[in-house]
Amino acid sequence: MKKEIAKTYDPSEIESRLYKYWDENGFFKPDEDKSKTPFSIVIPPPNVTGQLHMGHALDETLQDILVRYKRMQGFSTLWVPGTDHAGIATQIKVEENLRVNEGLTRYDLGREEFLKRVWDWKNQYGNRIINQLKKLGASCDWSRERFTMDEGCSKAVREVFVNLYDKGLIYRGHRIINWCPHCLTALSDAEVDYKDQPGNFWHIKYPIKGEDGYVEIATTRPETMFGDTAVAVNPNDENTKHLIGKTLILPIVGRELPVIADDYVEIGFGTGCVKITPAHDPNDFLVGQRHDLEQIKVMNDDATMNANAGKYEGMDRYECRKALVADLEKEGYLVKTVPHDHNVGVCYRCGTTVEPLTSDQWFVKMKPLAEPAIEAVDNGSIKFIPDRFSKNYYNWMNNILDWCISRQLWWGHRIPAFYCDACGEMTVSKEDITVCPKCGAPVHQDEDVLDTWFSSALWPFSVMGWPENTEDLRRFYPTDVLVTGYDIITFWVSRMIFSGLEHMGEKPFSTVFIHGLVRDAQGRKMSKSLGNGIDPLEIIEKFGADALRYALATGNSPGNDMRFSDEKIEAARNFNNKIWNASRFVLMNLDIEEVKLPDASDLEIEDKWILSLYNKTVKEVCTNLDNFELGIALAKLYDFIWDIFCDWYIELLKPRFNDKGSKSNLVAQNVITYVLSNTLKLLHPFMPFITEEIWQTLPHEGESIMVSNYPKYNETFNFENEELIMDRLIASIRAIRNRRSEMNVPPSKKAALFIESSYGDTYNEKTEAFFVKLASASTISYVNGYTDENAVQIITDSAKIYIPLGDLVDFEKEKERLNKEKAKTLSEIERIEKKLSNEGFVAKAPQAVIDGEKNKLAGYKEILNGIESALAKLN
RNA sequence: GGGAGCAUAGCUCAGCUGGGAGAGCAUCUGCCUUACAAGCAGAGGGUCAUAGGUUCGAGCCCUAUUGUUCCCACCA
Repeated sequence: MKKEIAKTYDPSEIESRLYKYWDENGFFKPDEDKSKTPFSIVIPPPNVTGQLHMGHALDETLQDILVRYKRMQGFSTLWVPGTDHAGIATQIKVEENLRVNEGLTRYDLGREEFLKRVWDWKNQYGNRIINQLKKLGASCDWSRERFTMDEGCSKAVREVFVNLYDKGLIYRGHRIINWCPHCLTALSDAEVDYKDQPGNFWHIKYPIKGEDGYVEIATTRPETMFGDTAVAVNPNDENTKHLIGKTLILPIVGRELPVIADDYVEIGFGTGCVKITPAHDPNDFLVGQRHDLEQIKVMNDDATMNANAGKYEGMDRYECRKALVADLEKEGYLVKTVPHDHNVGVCYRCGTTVEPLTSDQWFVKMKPLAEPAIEAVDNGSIKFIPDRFSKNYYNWMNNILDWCISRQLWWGHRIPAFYCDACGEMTVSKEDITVCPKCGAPVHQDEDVLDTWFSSALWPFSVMGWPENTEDLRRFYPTDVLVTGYDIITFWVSRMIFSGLEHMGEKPFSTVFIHGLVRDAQGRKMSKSLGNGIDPLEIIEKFGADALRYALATGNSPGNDMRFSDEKIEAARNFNNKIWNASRFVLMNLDIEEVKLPDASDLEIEDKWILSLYNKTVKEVCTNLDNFELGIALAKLYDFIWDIFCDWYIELLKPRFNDKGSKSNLVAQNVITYVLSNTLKLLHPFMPFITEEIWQTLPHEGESIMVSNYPKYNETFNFENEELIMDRLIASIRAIRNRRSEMNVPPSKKAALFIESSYGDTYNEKTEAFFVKLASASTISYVNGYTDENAVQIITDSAKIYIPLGDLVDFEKEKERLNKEKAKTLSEIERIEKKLSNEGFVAKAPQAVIDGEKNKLAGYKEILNGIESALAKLN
């Protein structure tokens, strides 16, 4: 019974139907068979309120390719999906929403009510991105979906916090931090963007106590002078070292400042004297620590001046700057104002200039955690692909500073520290407590929440149920591969590594597979402000998920950015169409119910040839996939399917398909179906939907291609001799087509072929059909010498072929062409002979290379002979 | 300032451990050949950024230079 598939490929109907089928049959879940080797991946959790963008699409596509490949190879495969609560990003979104729709701030609602709103928002939009992942075909185990703020993950966070605290690796410290006066939150270094802004150096006189002179100080931020507690000079600076130990008077304020010596001051930059404001500058803070200086805060959290600024109290920092500079000038302290562009830190969310402030914050002591994390990469236990990213990793880990983990946000894991006002005791606890364990008085919990990365750092084991000792944890931890972009190696990858090593005693993953960014057609980053983002969902709707996946995976090499363009997606769509139509053709010619690969003795030459090439493809694709060369693997499949299978094998089989009922026809049916359905398997990890749809229509065993066995290299499919013969035939067919095309002979004009060749295994009755079908031959004769002057002469390395096209031939042109070919051949011969007569080459090159050159030489000599005798005939 | 990447056909990019330069798109020519015109058959097009070096042999390895992109740190 003949099966048919629709004439046009309709991805949307097929994709939703198949995804449902896979899901309902539990194919996404790991095989329960305990004898199978586990393979696991955890998803880099996208922001819970986010929308799928091209970066996700690429990330998930690469993961799905690996997961589907391993699953088909017989691993018990688990891909854990989930989402991240994304502290700042989500909170800002909800606040924005609140402001626009209700004109309220989070303070108007209060903490509890506000958090309720965030959870509402999360519940409303959290599934959006998950559903979008499904549209891509992601084969995650949805029954294991996690969220960084769900109960289990929260438990893991608390466990880790308390453990680290007990080990002395978490501490509370008075530190300088980046503060956003708009968001009213501390920002991690990574959350600060730097922007060039025009500004000034204000040169200010600081009078020397007891002397007439003054010291000139240049500053870009005069308003911080109320917090000055010293002036520093470099002890090796001849121009300024005499000042060390003297006392200066702070203008306007009148406070006394010591002149101290510190290497931090760069000789030759500015005036050589630096005012030190420990409470408002990170470097000054460090200088202050070295010299035990007082910290004087001069601003409030919203960047207005506080009481330490005297009469400027209450002014905004910039207002104050203006007024202060005016006053300094009036009183003669201002020497000059020099324009100076400088880089200022701005909040990555709202763009407000950040204010370095001292504040009570929680920190993770990084040095002891970094050491084993460096070691794990050093000794190869964790591998980066491509390897160069380990350099980035080392660079960061070796220069690591303590990690500020507290955030002045409401949305996130609240810090499990409880304070007792009565006795002053602080308790860090895994469980919520209401009374002080020491004095029994009521306690209140720390207001701050943890940095989002604190919970993401635990992701590889928190999703598997840690701190419980679960079966998943025992079976699937450590995971095998982590797939992510290079942009979060430091924030996330490195933190997962030290967290896994510290809390699990084992690395979180063996391989970190890094990909680049997806850029637009002009190579720009896709961004909202540019409006150049391409929506993967629109692409899926228009071209199908398989086309999107193909476009993202092909030509993509690890760690490198890629451009996404209309041309690329169109090429992908065309490839889909090609596969679809080739399969349609096969189905049209199929009347077998099941596939049985015929005995080798029944196979015809082209059958052996296609099996041989298919087999090579299997080997290469597997090797590429094992080495994470996904783009290369896909390109090889593309070439095999389009150039070999469609353009040659299908065409070669057409005569046999017309010969209904013959044995040859039956063999052809079996071979082509075997090759097609196995090629679909090879392709399935990349393009899951179209391959499943076709595979289901072809004779097959099993419920789904996604749980079928991935093809394996098979020695018995190596037919080297048939490959050689087919190479010769293809070369000859191409040479004929080429010549006919040059002479503008249309395919409809059939012509007799006279073949002179010593390769009886190549040119014989069997292969005549190829020339008839593919080289517009009418009849084929085998000759030993040919004298018709009206023939075009075609020389290949296996035959001389004569085509009597007398009325169409310009013999002068023919001669010219043959002479050109002769010259080319001669130069090739010369080149190879020179190489072979090079003693160094013969002595040192591998034998295989030398043999290869010799074979080529023989081929060229054969061609040369042919050309010469052809020329002789023309003369 | 520290670190890394990239520079190959008109465009976008592959090129795995060094062994006669590839793909897609674009261009040109000829084909509605009964799977596919989203297709078929053919063609043109490259001193592999520059200069040295290692090697029998370099797109690939080493050094320098130029251009370009990114990451980290920071500019009192």
